[in-house]
Amino acid sequence: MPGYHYGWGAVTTVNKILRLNTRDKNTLLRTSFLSQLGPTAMASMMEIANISTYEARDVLFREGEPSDCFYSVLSGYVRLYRLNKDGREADIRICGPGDTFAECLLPMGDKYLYNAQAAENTTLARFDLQRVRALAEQEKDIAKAIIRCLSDHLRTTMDCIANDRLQTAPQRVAHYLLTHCATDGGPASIRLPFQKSLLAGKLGLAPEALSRAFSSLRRAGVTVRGRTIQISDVNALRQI
Amino acid sequence: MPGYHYGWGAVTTVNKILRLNTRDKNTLLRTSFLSQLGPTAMASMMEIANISTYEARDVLFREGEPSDCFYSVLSGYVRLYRLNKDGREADIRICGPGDTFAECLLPMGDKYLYNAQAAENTTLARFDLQRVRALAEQEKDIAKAIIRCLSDHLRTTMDCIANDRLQTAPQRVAHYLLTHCATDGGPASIRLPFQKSLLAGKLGLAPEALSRAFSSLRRAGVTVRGRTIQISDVNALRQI
DNA sequence: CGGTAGATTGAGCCCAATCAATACCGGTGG
DNA sequence: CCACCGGTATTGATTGGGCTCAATCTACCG
Repeated sequence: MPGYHYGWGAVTTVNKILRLNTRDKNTLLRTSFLSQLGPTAMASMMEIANISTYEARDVLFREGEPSDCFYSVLSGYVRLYRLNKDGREADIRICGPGDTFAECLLPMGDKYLYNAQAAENTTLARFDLQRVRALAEQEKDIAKAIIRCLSDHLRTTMDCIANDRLQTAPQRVAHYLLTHCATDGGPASIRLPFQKSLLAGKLGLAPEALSRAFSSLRRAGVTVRGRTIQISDVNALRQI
Repeated sequence: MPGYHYGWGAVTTVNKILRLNTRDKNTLLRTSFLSQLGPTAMASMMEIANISTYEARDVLFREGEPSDCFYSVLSGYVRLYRLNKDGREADIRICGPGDTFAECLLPMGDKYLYNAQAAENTTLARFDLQRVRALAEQEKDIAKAIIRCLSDHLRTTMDCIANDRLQTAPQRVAHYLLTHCATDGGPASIRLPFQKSLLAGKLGLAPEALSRAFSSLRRAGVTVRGRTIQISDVNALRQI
């Protein structure tokens, strides 16, 4: 019954439109991945995007599970982490709006490599790996966006290793603050986009260590009240 | 003097042929990057490959220097590392035969992101970034190889973060041994391909810490004599 | 047989993890 | 508006892992 199928197609299209609202769409095209695409490639990706929402602490997938999608964050934050055999967990990456994750499964790989959990209420775009692989074969744009995305990602991950191995807790925090404040001199103010415990994990610290790092930065002119952080002198902070 | 220039060109061509000998060529096509290419793409890459050799401790490039090439290791080992402002250095990656590095500059970037130093006598293939960018535009194969290479690289780098954050020194060493011995049970023997100090850096440890880790693994049936390591029971080692 | 670089061992220290207790904040419902 | 509650953050005390420095030991090479 072709008419039936046609109707079905129409219904799913309607669903998609309902779920992929204008707001989501706008966020999506500012994503690190999609923002690089030309109009036709962009349309193809929009076409196969699947929006889904998660509540805080929802687990998206676990390490070792069969993988079918990669993701872009539209709003909220996602924690990527691994467990050791004692059950202790360590964050590998924190993904916020615009970030893409699990895209390293694109060339190959049928299992997720880490656990992923929503750190708060979160909306994501999901892209079927198979279909994107197929698109990348046709659209040079998409292959290029993948390259760009992987490369950016690799850089930040190598930076992370270097920071872990070279810097103390206060230095890591100072570095985070410096890379997240607009001004490049004088006083500045930052509002953390997420809980401190999440920042701690991102920096490879226990929450207590982050607290102590903040309080040790007080002498460098850093004042913390809730999620807002005042820096009296950005240049002074660079000396840490 | 055109004749003079021509003569010069001829000399460098001869040099190239001399330097890209059959042995190098064979190693090159087993490289993680080139091994994935079809015959025409392979030929193009061979065409622009530039072989160069370095002695132990030679610095290939420094962080922040203008970048023109990425590299594949044919023989020997290269240390990629960063410095903190006190001059202390931390390894980000150790590259051995078949490994490719600085390839994350391909989509974009005109400065090297870390220091690179030959850890021993080393021969490398160098590829001009501009020319490979151009090739990637034409040959889909090359774009795919880049994607694959970046993806592999990203995986191992994320693994590295997880290991750094989750595992103690003896666990890291045990993990290294387990991933580098062929057998999956019973006794095994490994020969380190490089100095212990290099392994220490690779695992994010000071050389002394590696020593202590080895000696703490004695009770797990690990015997170290020079570069050869005996493991009495691989399964026992997994319990660490 | 020295010489030299690498590897090991010991002692002391420092940073950050852990555990436990308290303080704080942001919501919710009276 | 206030009181209360649960989750978050801070602070203190302690532990432990790994770094540093220094001394010794080993292996390799001329």
